[in-house]
Amino acid sequence: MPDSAAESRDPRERILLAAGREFAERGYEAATVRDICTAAGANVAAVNYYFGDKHRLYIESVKHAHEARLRQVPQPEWAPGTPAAQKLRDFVGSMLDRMLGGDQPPWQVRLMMRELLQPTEACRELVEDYIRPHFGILLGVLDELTGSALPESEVRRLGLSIIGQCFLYRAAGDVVAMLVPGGEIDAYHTPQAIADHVTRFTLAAIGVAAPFARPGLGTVSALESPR
Amino acid sequence: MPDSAAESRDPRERILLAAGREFAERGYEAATVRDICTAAGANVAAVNYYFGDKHRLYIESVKHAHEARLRQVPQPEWAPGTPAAQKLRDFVGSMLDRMLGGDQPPWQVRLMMRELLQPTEACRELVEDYIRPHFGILLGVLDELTGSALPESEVRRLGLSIIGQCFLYRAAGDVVAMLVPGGEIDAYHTPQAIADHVTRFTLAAIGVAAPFARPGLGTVSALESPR
DNA sequence: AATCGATTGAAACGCTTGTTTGATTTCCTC
DNA sequence: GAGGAAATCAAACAAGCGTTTCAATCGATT
Repeated sequence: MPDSAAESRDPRERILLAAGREFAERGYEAATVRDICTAAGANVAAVNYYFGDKHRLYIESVKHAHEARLRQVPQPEWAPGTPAAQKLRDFVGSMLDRMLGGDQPPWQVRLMMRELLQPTEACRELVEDYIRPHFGILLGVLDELTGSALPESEVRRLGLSIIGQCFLYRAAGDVVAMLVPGGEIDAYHTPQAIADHVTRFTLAAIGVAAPFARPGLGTVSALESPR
Repeated sequence: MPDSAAESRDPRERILLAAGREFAERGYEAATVRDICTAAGANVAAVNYYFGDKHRLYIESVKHAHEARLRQVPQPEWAPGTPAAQKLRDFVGSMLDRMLGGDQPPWQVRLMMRELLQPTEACRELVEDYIRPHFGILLGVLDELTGSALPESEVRRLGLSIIGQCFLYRAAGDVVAMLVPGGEIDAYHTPQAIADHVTRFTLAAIGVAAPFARPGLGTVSALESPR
């Protein structure tokens, strides 16, 4: 058990940890206060004693997971002069590592993913404290990469394109695994390999790296870029 | 009520419909047999009479939604000679329309999305009958677009990049709306606008359309495409 | 050692859940 | 129109849920 060593002597902390894992695995409705308390080695009454009710326990456990995650995965920082393309690769790599990394994705990510997919009250806080700053960094890199030639709205769409590519593997990873032949999933769909692909794809779209295929099909003018 | 006109006189059908909506909205655990039956105008016992238990009702309702969706959104077909770039735009557009389209996304899509994000038994069937064929069409278009110059594994990754970009708006739409300034979400993030962006982004990455920004920053060689 | 608030514990509460029952109604067949 | 299977209904069931209760225990302070 990866986290059990860090299991605090403080019962409040223990419950928070067990709750996070349980909520992440089963979802809010299916997770039961009794199971959480059993896993935490606490009495059922402890939840109401420390948190009031199940709902507030949920909110707290999301915040707790989020803070723990922020602590162990600091935002990327670069030495001045680092090429923007390198920054992009680093950013995508660390995002994918955070999402898919390690042996299996930690329960904190699962829990946060649930919030993103079906937001509750805890979501806004999550976005403001965790998502938006990261997104801001990405936008900065993209702005640098495009030589500040694009309007902000366009840069944002580029950013969402990048995040979307990574997000798919995390949110719908099981389906992706079904769509890709068995052997390939290990060889071509590691966090590293995906990061390489997403980076290359994006740099090519921006025009900083070579495109995937050379034109010359005669279809170039068939669809002008909108506007 | 959009579907109420199609509400069959057959109670089995009515329950299936109400169940789909309820499961889509609340999820399996939170949806209750009583609510479903009330919405369907049926007695609680009807569920067990027609389906045995809640779990089998769920399976059936997923299949039912999936079949209904297949019926109303046929796979795209193109006249011979249609430019591949146009096909890509059509494909992306129809996928986004299916995901986000209409006034609000239909409950069938929500239900299927739940299956994708946290697969149950119904998922494999869903992938084989619904997702994989569509994915195959996309791969065909991409293969055509790249002049069959890329290995299949590479084409698949391109396909996943495209789907990921669209998927984000559907699965994490609420978060996207938080990250984008209020006015912009209506102007730049309609299904049409997103389709245009994703298509342009992809075509640029492949090298069939102009990149988003001209190079010349001196960072081109900073990160060669992997391998 | 006594005191008192903070914490824990076993048990029960009230409610909702999925499911079953058995009587009643409906609808078709002969 | 009588007979009988199919379908519907109100009511109840047992089990599980979140929550509460209140007595027992702990731990620091006096």
